[in-house]
Amino acid sequence: MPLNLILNNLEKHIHLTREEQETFTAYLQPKKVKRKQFLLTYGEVCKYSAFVTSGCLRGYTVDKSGIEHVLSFAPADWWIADMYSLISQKPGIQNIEALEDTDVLLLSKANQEKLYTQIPKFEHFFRILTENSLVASQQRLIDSLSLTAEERYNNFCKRYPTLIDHLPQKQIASYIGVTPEFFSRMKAEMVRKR
Amino acid sequence: MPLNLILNNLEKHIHLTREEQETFTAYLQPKKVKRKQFLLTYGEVCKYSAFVTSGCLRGYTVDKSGIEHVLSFAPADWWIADMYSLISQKPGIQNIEALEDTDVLLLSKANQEKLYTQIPKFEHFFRILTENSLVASQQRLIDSLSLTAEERYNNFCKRYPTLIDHLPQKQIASYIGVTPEFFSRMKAEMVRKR
DNA sequence: TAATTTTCTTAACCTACATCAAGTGCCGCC
DNA sequence: GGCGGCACTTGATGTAGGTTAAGAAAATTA
Repeated sequence: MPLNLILNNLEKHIHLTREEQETFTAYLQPKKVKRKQFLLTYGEVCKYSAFVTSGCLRGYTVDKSGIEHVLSFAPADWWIADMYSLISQKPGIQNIEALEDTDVLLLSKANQEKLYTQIPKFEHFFRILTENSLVASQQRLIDSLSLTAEERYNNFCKRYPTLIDHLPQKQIASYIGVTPEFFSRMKAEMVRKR
Repeated sequence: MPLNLILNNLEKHIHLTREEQETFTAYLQPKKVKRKQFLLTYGEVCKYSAFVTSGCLRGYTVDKSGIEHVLSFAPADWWIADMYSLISQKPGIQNIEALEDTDVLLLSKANQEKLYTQIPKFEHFFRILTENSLVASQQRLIDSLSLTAEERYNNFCKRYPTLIDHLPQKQIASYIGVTPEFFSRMKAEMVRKR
């Protein structure tokens, strides 16, 4: 299992000794999720934070009329979880599905909490990770309140340039908050305009 | 300055010794913000987290067509800041304004970071605070993607029952993401229906 | 209390995006 | 290598909520 990726990811915010690295990696649990399979489904209690080492996941909710809303994409080097469920340990509201064959490293909530007490640097790391997620989430809320679909799409292209090509466009439509039909029309319109 | 409120707020997640309480309170800076005055304005770098001891603040952004979008209300016992700016120390995107005469306790970013190293419990506290904000922000995003204005309004009533009465309704309209005109119509319609 | 500003309401009309429906192209699978 | 399904497109029509405008009511200020 490619531990370098996750250790480098930590290194962005905290520095660990050799020994601490070993404590940490011993807590991880590798797992493979095949395309179209689920790491977590609606109603299940989320027991793990997942770090993607290869492939790509998507987290989404399904509303009462059956429409899917993508909350996040997690390509390699990203963390993902149903935070609501992970924190409260109540049944979750997200499905986390593999868009392609994906490898993840799982860190259980219990182990994560052990890390907080054994190696306080982890509390620091996850505080920063959570802060960054909060800022991203707030920005997305602002965008959804104040931008048109087209502007949101342009933002998406800037922020996730690598995802654009190899993601089915209905997933992008769902992320920016429009139907696949409207998204298709919008793209055609954008080409026409230039 | 009413320190009890903020100490009780901390006590929800961490327990401090008498001495730690004193270290903490020494870092706080009380401030009064009169109705319609600003604690922070667009373009300014956010240097403080603010804890409201009485009154009420609102944080909002203004989009390019001049429309205000309320991101959060902060009545007594709430924390507020422009997280994007506080973290990055870049010019912020929020205005934070007093809806009525308000008392806050300011904790500077520098002092907050001192607390993280001097008393690690604070890192724990703010991690949890941030996690809860993240969940709330995600839920609001989901709501804005999948609920009608009427449903969002009902949610708002449930979540902030105390705010409803003494908040001008255009602020509520802005929070749930509709114009004051539509909000007014919607309310009339809701009365008609029952 | 009067004057002024701000908030709220109501009405006519408008637009971004959704829905429904039908057709085309393509990719994975037996 | 053919076929069943899924992704994408295009068109007609529907709708939630926006815009503009103008007056009524409420709250601040003088």
